[in-house]
Amino acid sequence: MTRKRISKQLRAGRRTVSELVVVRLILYRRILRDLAFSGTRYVFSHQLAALADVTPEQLRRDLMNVRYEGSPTRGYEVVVLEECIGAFLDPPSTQAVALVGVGNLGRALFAYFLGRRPLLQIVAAFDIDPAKVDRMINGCPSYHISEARTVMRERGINVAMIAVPAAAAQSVADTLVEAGVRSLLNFADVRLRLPPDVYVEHIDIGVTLEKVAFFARRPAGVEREAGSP
Amino acid sequence: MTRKRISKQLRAGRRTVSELVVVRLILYRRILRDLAFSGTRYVFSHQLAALADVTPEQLRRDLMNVRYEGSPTRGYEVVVLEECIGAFLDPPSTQAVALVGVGNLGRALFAYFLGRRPLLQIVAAFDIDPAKVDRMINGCPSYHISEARTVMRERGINVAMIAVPAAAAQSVADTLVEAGVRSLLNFADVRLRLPPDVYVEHIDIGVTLEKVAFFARRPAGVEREAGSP
DNA sequence: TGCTAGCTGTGAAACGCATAACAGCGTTCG
DNA sequence: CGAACGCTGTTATGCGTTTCACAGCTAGCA
Ligand SMILES: NC(=O)c1ccc[n+]([C@@H]2O[C@H](COP(=O)([O-])OP(=O)(O)OC[C@H]3O[C@@H](n4cnc5c(N)ncnc54)[C@H](O)[C@@H]3O)[C@@H](O)[C@H]2O)c1
Ligand SMILES: NC(=O)c1ccc[n+]([C@@H]2O[C@H](COP(=O)([O-])OP(=O)(O)OC[C@H]3O[C@@H](n4cnc5c(N)ncnc54)[C@H](O)[C@@H]3O)[C@@H](O)[C@H]2O)c1
Repeated sequence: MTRKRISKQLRAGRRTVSELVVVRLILYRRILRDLAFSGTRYVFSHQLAALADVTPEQLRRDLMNVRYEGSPTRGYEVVVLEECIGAFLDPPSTQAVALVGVGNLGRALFAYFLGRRPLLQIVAAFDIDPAKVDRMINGCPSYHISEARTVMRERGINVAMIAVPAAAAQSVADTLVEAGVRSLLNFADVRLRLPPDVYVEHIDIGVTLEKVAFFARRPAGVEREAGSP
Repeated sequence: MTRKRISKQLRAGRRTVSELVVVRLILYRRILRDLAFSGTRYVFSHQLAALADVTPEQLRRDLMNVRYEGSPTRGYEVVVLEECIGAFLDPPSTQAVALVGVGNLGRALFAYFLGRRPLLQIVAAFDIDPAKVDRMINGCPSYHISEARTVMRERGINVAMIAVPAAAAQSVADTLVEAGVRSLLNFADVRLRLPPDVYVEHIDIGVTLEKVAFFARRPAGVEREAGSP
């Protein structure tokens, strides 16, 4: 097979991409950014794979989804590969995100996303506590949850993070779906029941810590590292 | 095959359990607790499965790892099943956890774990900032990171959460391993490189949000919900 | 200029996990 | 009192992902 071919997979565009592949691509891109920042020009699959903690084959296979090919002698050009992955992951411009629940976790999330990830910005916060609404939090307006529908539609927000107590999470999620949200990141320790066209991701820290604690007392054997994202 | 058999899998004890199974068992147990709290006595596999957002077959298969069998007519006795899962997941008594990095996220984690999960307690915090050490935080002593080795060994802590800036995470992890930690839960957005007998779990919130944002603009098709824990 | 070395891209096999399918059994209802 | 139903435990099947293996290519070097 000649080298100037374009595999069916590639031709198919991003047709069907596994969630796992998406997560790893995001991870690769972040590592590539770091590499570019530190002045690295080229990187081989085995180097990048080591940094991402995957096998080189896995990395190369993942990269088949991206419109870029490395050189057998130099490897991948860091900035070009980063851009190609970016083109694939495709934040069309900047994507607006809402945060519901400005408590301990919510404020920490604000601090975390402040500055980094310019393409993903928290542009609205919601809470039910009168003391926390109608003011600015880290340069972002905070509204009462009852305004969610209006604000979300006006600002075209279709991604939201939920950081409210478990008891309130389902109702908040319903409200957000009503407001037109496409996908959710839920930190509350309840499994949300939502229409199938809404994408939901749970980050369940309690469960994860229990898992970690469980494997702390294993008879020494399982040494897999699992990416939770 | 008679009903009073004990499958090889069961006989083998917890020999080989997939991480995925462990996570789901933890999830089932939490749901069972809620059910017990709300006064439910019996539950069928399809009900519990719906609450956990898995298929009934999956649930029953997972329960094969636990020494308990439900009745075809009543289903599973909630409290008994909860106990059996607990016996399997096996927090021998109470398990001590350390938290490194008392910043925004660290404090939120303190608030979160306070009270709940009595078998999993944060008994020591570490930081490098003099202003944050040598005092009590939520009833838990805070030490300078240089004391980690001593304190961890003295208190027999072998599980730790890392909530320090990415730049410091690897060095902190190395210190903790040196102090005898068995498994880690890392919140910093760097992939840690550690000896293979140390179990590491990454909660990478930035990557996860990017993933969620990515699937917010899908052509409507993928409606899978993936448990990140 | 021909050869070796080492990397990439990718078809094909292997593996693990989830889903489907089935046997046993207690209850219920004809 | 028997038979049909519905649920459990378990075995078998299928699918998606990872791993293996190799062909093609490019530079470097004799
Ligand atoms: N703090 C953590 O580190 C942590 C870790 C894992 C999971 N969580 C989960 O995240 C959630 C929030 O945790 P937290 O520590 O920030 O709690 P918190 O009590 O500090 O904050 C919750 C916030 O949600 C607001 N709220 C309550 N009901 C609401 C509603 N119906 N609509 C809008 N806002 C509402 C409250 O006013 C409050 O500001 C909880 O479900 C918790 O289980 C927290
Ligand atoms: N805040 C969030 O919601 C959030 C979300 C996802 C990930 N994270 C990650 O969690 C980590 C912490 O986030 P944060 O917002 O709490 O940051 P932060 O700056 O508020 O807190 C970091 C803490 O770590 C301490 N620290 C620094 N170097 C240390 C060392 N060598 N040993 C011990 N302690 C040290 C600092 O003194 C500070 O108290 C970061 O890596 C961040 O990327 C945070």
